[in-house]
Amino acid sequence: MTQISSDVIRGYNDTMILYLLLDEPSYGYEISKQIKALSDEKYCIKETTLYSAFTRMEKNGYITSFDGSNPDTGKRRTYYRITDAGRQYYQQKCLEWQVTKEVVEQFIKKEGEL
Amino acid sequence: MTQISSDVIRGYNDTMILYLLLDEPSYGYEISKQIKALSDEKYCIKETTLYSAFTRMEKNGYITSFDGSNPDTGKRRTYYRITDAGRQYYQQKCLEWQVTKEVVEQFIKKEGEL
DNA sequence: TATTGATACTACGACAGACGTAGCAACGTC
DNA sequence: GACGTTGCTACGTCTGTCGTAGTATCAATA
Repeated sequence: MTQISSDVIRGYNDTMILYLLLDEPSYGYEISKQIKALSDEKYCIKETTLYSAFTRMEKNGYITSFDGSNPDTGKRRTYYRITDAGRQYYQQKCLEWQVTKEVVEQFIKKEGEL
Repeated sequence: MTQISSDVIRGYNDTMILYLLLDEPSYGYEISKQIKALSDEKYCIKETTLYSAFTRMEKNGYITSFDGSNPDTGKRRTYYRITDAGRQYYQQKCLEWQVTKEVVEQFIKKEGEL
């Protein structure tokens, strides 16, 4: 199974995380699971990468955090919610992706051409 | 005009350069022109990025350099030629790109969906 | 009951690629 | 003779990724 090295995706980790926050707030562990599942196990974001993305995006105003810990059990959990600025950023990255894809493909040979 | 930020392309700069070396040796200035042209002006690789890529790829054995200076005028020019290892690496990156593209697109909404 | 595995996160430091700035040198042209 | 193009090097900074490690709760299992 081809595993994707993250340097390839660099620049789209934030986008992927925001995508998973579009409909409802979520938290680190779940997002990492969802990325793995949605990518068909081809991409597993590293914990440190994920949490540092949260920090960065919160600082940039793309997400806000709130406490979702269980007061009974004492289990910690930090949820993140996408902001309007985050939605805008996400949309912009989606448009950018279309351009990027076209550009990169100018330099890529398909299997038949190799 | 949407200009691509290079963090997006990070991980594919080497691939783009190798693509332009597939058929014949070339040198820095020409490659930078070709990238700009082939990308329809949407991506301009920075000089420092380009030349450090050359150094790195030569160290990795993906390209070799030879002197193409003009002995009459004294004008310097360093050509680079792709190696077999470089071709192999390029092919591998092409396959990887197909996977990467599919993965990223799981997290991207098209214009109609936004 | 002790250990392991899953859940949920933080801290710290290293590394690599991109890039800003600067400089050098030859040439053409205006 | 100043400017733009060609062609390249040196140096240092920044950012995102990631390795390593540590903390804490809970469920299952041996």
